[in-house]
Amino acid sequence: MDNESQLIKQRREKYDKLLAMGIDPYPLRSERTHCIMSLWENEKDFVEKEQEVSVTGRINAKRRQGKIGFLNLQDSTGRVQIFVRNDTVLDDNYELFKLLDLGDFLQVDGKMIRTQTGEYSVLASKLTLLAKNMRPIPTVKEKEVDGKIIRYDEFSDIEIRYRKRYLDLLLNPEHKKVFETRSRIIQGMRDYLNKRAFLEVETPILQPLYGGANARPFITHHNTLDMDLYLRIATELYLKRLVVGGFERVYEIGKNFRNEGMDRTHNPEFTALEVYQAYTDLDGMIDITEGMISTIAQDLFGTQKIDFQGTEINLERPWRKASMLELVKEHTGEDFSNFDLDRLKAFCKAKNIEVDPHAGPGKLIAEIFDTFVEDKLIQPTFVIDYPLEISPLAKNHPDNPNLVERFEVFINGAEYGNAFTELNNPIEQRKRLEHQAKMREMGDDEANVVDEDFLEALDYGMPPMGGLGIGIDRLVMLLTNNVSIKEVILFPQMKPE
RNA sequence: GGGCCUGUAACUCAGCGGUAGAGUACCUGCCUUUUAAGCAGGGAGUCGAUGAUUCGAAUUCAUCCAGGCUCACCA
Repeated sequence: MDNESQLIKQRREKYDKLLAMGIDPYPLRSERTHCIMSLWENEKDFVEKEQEVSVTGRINAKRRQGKIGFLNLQDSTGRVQIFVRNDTVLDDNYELFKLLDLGDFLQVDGKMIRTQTGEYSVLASKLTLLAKNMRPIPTVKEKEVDGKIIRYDEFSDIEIRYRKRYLDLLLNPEHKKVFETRSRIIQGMRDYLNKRAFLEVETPILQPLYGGANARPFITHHNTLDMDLYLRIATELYLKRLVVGGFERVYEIGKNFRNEGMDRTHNPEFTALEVYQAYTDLDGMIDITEGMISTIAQDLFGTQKIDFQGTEINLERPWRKASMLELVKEHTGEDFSNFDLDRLKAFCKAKNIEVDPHAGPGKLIAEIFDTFVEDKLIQPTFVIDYPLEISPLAKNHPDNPNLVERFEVFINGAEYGNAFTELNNPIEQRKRLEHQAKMREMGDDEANVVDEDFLEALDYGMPPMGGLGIGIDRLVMLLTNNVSIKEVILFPQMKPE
């Protein structure tokens, strides 16, 4: 018998013993009068008034000492010590106490007292087992020194932390906090948009065609319809249909799926916010991006200057705006504003930038930007005036036929958002998508496909508008100071065991 | 996909050619104010997997599996 099954067998024997004692290890109900945090709001008062309290939680430490014993009881709000004496608990409760394991859920009725060493504790008069632990939880012991928690035998194996996230959350409370922050960030987005009359909507994840981004999709199959469907790579084209339909301000927060590589900034499914607002343009999207993110930071931290891996990031508005060509010039000394393909090719070759032989000047400029500029943009920067060639859904720049009204926003060298003044001319849109299809035929398997249904919707008329996408996982990484996307996704994709 | 590193008890780790170890957790005993409780005793492992070398492999070598970092690819 291996060690694990031995430990489990021991729990099983305790379970049988409990049954023999007439104790239900998994009773129907529990009762509590106080969450543990509320005991600490005025612990002296509880002691003076000898108030009866009833608390519930999980046992995470047990110290027996002859005919007395101590437990640490933890609920989601805090931790309190339970003091058990064989002469103050009811009947067979001390026998129950002896059978309790770390990980058991327990209800404790009693009064708050102060022990000889000065610790406020609940002196138990009655113990009620709420749920028996049948598989030992890994051991982690903690000691507080000068307000700092020193942890012994920390549960730190990264793989097991991701695969058995419940143990990670249980044993590493600071990781639990990351997901609480994540929830508050998403709530902050909803609050910000709802206050501005945006409507939250849901569009299909299963789509007969995919679009709205350059990416390879996941394919699945519907049996009854006997057809392949794609998991969406973006919500863009459906949200635009809704603006055609008269919803002037819509947003969606949801998962996108991209069948591409995985690394510390890419998970195959990731959460994005997309926002569409009629009768505004790129400037409106800049306003939302800056306003929303700086507001969220302020609400979370009380400041807009945050630390990310030792670098101070200042999220105070306004953020820098600079055109892609300007930035390329700033970081390479080269001016490519004439879109001279031969010069671009020569430059890429000289700098060892690998390029697709079909790439036009716009794509090359973007490649050069990625290589020389992107990771230098530490403080929030809106990079504007993108090449039309790589922006099939954005409206033409008024002054330059090679450019469109688009920005991507960069912080700490990574992209956090992407926005356009949205292309609403159906003739132009068809031309762009057909060009994409041509690129596809030439081997670009990330190029867009022609979505006739979307083009038909545009024919009916779509108002001028701005649209914005923000990668939520990466924003959470930024605001929780994490460098791996797996730390901010509860159940990140893992290879099978 | 390339490079580097890691995989030993439930957890954290040591051992790096000669009988598988420690602390915690678990079990037994003692202990009526402990808090990483303590003391004494005990049980617990296919040393990631498969091959090879060797009298002998957790240890050396090869391959594979899983993970991390990093580069490439990718938004």
